[in-house]
Amino acid sequence: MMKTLANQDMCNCNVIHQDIVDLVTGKMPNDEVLADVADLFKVFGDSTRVRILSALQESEMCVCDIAVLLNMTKSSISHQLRTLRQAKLIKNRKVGKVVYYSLDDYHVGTIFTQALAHVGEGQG
Amino acid sequence: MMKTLANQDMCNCNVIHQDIVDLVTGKMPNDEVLADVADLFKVFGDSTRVRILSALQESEMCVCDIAVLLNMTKSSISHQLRTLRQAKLIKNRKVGKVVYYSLDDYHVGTIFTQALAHVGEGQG
DNA sequence: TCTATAGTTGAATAAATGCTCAACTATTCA
DNA sequence: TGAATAGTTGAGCATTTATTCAACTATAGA
Repeated sequence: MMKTLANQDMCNCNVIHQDIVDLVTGKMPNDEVLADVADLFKVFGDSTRVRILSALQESEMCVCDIAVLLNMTKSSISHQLRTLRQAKLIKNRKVGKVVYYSLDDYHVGTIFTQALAHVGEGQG
Repeated sequence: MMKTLANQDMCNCNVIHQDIVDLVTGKMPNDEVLADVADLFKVFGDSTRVRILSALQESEMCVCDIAVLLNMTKSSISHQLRTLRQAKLIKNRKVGKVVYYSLDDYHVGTIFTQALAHVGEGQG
């Protein structure tokens, strides 16, 4: 309708397959959901955070352990842990001065496994 | 050993649980693989690319269709399609002037499903 | 051959982001 | 009470990156 016409102006081209555009428009999740999905992947899209998640898949760890393991400063690790916590991918518990972090989502493992499979395919 | 001591200097703290650090070090995939994983997620970590992938899950589409669907310019869509193609997530075929894009990896669906599940959890 | 359209590409700009540094809190131990 | 250590936090800097713009290629049709 009007919206589609506006889109055609925007993309500077004629609609090649209006039927397909309409079909897909009806089936796609709404933009807000897809933006949330992108934000989630953004959290996974950093090698430091990926290494942290990979480590926590093996064992609960404190900030200092992670910093030693990844050979990085406590500060940078703490910043990234905050990002992961806000994304609800990890949780923490405090014992004295020590804060222990662990995974907080059962989807993480699955997503990780699929990603490794995709990456691994390029080597076969 | 030496490396661990260096790490301790780096992180400016004592190793709290050396046994756990050693255990996790032995079990984690190497950094190169994890960097590849992060790079893959980086591709997923943009709302425009997520919307393109979501659309292609429903149907093969040409550049113009996608541009109309997402209300964006052909140029920006083409740039993002290039990124997705380089990540081997989509493929294309050319018919006359028209280039059709479609998914090129069966992991995409699974990764997507898990991500939607994670995002959806926050609403329940 | 000439025109129109689908799509690609490179440079430039603006926004997002990861690490560093310094200062801070909280808890333990003497 | 005071020192030491685990961890957090905000500002600043440097890098990355998504979109725009203009120019370009390739194909179809007259």
